[in-house]
Amino acid sequence: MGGRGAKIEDVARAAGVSIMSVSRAMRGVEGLSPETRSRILRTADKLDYVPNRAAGSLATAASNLIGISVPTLFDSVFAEILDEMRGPLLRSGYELMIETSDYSRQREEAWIERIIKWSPAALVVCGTDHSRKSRERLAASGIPTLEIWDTTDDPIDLSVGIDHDAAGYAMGRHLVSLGYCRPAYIGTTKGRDPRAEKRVQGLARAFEGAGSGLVADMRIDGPSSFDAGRQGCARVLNDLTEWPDVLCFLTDHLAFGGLMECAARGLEVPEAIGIVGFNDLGINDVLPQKLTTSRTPRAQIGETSARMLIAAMSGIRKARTVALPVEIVHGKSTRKVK
Amino acid sequence: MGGRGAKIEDVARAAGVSIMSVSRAMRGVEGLSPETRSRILRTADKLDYVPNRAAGSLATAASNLIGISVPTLFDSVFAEILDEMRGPLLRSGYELMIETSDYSRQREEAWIERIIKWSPAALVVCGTDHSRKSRERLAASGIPTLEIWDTTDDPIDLSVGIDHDAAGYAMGRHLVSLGYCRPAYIGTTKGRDPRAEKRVQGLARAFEGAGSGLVADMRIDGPSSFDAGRQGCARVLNDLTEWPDVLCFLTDHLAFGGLMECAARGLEVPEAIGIVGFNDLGINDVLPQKLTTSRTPRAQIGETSARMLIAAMSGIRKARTVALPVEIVHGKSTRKVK
DNA sequence: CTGTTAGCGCTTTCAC
DNA sequence: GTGAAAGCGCTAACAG
Repeated sequence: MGGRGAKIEDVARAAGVSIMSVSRAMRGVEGLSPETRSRILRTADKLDYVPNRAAGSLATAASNLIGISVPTLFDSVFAEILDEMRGPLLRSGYELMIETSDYSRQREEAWIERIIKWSPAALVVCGTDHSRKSRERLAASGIPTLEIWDTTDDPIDLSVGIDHDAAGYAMGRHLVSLGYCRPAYIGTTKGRDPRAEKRVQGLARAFEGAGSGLVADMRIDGPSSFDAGRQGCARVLNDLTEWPDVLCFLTDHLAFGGLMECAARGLEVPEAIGIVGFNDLGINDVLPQKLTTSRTPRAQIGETSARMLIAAMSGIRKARTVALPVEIVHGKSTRKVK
Repeated sequence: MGGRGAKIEDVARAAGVSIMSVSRAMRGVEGLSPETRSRILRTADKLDYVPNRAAGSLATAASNLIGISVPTLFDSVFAEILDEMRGPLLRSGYELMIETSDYSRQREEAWIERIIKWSPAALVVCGTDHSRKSRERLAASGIPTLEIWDTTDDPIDLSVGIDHDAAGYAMGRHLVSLGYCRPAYIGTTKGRDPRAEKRVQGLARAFEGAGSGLVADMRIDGPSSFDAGRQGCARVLNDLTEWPDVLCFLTDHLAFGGLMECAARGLEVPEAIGIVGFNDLGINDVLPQKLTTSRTPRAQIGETSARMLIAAMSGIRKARTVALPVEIVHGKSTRKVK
């Protein structure tokens, strides 16, 4: 009980050395005979000595904390990216502090204010759309900062992600080439997710280039979910004035919800209507009729992020921006029309 | 640039007060005239003063950090619990440090060793199965500790969760009452998830009480996924010696994978075979044929956890253990047989 | 290889 | 209501 615990001084006394030797032994730095080191380590263990990181951090004016802000943990995309980053970062001795901003610039900004007080070794934020103050703070902090998931020519510091506009455009072109010309988009609250908006823009542009355009842009408020897709689909299909020939969803999960709605209405996919998702999530592995979607490189983003961060924290900087490719998955939920 | 930034002394000088007044102003504690306070706050803002948390933490021998260890972020169950806890905890001024243990007792133990160095305000771990050393460390630390998701009569400190054995048993009894007698279980690596094992035990016990038992216990290594369910289902169905009448899956997502496998084989559900999931996840909202499953109170666990933690950190302790109810969802993936 | 001397930037007393 | 002194527990820098 108590937590008061032994401090470095107690270990030093018990081991009959100076506190500096204990400090060196605990950190595993060199400049200590093997015997002294192991003796110190043994007494430290016996005393249940736990070094105080706050004291260490204060003395070095640095910490091993890496702050990471993602919009949500519900979207498995971020869980996958985080999972991929974690291993290398932990192995390099860093600790992760994960925050969810719920797609709020304001919450992200507040988090930056808070986390900076811990003198983190690096910061990771999602996307390239931040409040002005956030950008300023990050740029002025001198802390290596990585923007993930989206990509930009003008990162705050470092960036790794995909070009969402291009991904949307590529899918649009693909659909145009299949003969589709009356696409509808189904997603969440307008403006909530800047990356999603870029994809919609790219998608719309591709169709406009072919003389058509979005016949519907349906937003269902609330978090991204299977049910949002079903509801959005229902609303679009209830509107008989502009019957679409293909439904493009925010993610595969919404797309699956839409697929279920179509099935419930006896609408055959892809014969009567096409369905398109995004991300190529795990559910697509088990569907008898694979969704047409865009495969995003989550693992690669995570892995590259970790590598760049570790390098940056050791003062090495190579590429500032890395844009990874998105691949179109030709599923069975769309077909050649006309 | 630089991060060196202003320190409390600079603000004090600029505002023409002592550093103590600045300290008081920044923390919002009383004992300061309104004018002085606002003047200090203004100059702090002008100087972009960011209090150093490590220094504060060192001086007070405490921090506002709450360490949380969950097995994985892929399972939306944990994402939901975390999401529910986050709000109240942040509002009370705490910061969350989330760790994933990947279901490893050893990783959990290593994390406890690391996190304790930050003098966290509280610690949250998943389940009640920990290494001996972990339990000792947590009990001896004097830090409020909460075990979530599982439940026990003998918590390290506090606990909030569900009785997994009872949940498994209840589902087993329900299936027995429907007339099922040849259940198969499909999950991940044996022993990986202690909670899942408890559920399987409860399930098996219920059938044994009715004179039957599990005809198969199929484990697919690797993370919980849609595809693991599909594969597990395929393997069970390929084994013609012990044809089950109902398939019980680790989670709804595996169950959905199984459902797809059955569909691919022309096996009608629930006519030819029953399917049972766990958790009542979002996908169940959109399936035309809702899965029979157990609804787990994730939101309630998160909410209760936050409440108990906040109370415990202010020295208030009421119930040590809270066990929440699990509700059986009577879906269309099972039926009355015989 | 080991120890000594100064802090790191803040908060806790305890005066005034 | 405000301030001065004395650390919190550790590490950088230097000496030996």
